[in-house]
Amino acid sequence: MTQATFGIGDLAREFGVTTRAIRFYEDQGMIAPRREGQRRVFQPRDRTRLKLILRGRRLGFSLAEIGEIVDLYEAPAGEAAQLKLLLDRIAARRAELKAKRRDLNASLDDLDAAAKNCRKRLKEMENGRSGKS
DNA sequence: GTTCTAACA
DNA sequence: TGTTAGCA
Repeated sequence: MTQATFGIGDLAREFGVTTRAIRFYEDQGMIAPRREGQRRVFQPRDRTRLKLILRGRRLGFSLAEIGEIVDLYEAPAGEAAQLKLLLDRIAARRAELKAKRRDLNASLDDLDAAAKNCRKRLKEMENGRSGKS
């Protein structure tokens, strides 16, 4: 069975990060594990947040940005006004990510073009020519 | 052995 | 963030 709680070492091993990094994220207010005396006790939800944090890191977001984004996933406060505000923020974030995706696709295309150019020159060299005139 | 805080590279 | 020190 999937355990109900985790120690900092468990999560560090599972996600391949140092315990130091996890404590750092806590200092930054991105996760708030329960305490048992001084020991940190992580609930499944903390584990999920950590997973989101690491994904954000892979996407190149600053820790501050990741903190804002992760908060968007958390349960809303309940007030209609707050829910609407949250929707606005989510929409804004989605727009940013889509823009980022477009840039990624453009970069991918550029790299593809560069690779094709390399192959072309390579073929020319193999044919005994010097490439460009 | 493991986790904790704090401070320094 | 990594590392290290001194505790519990």
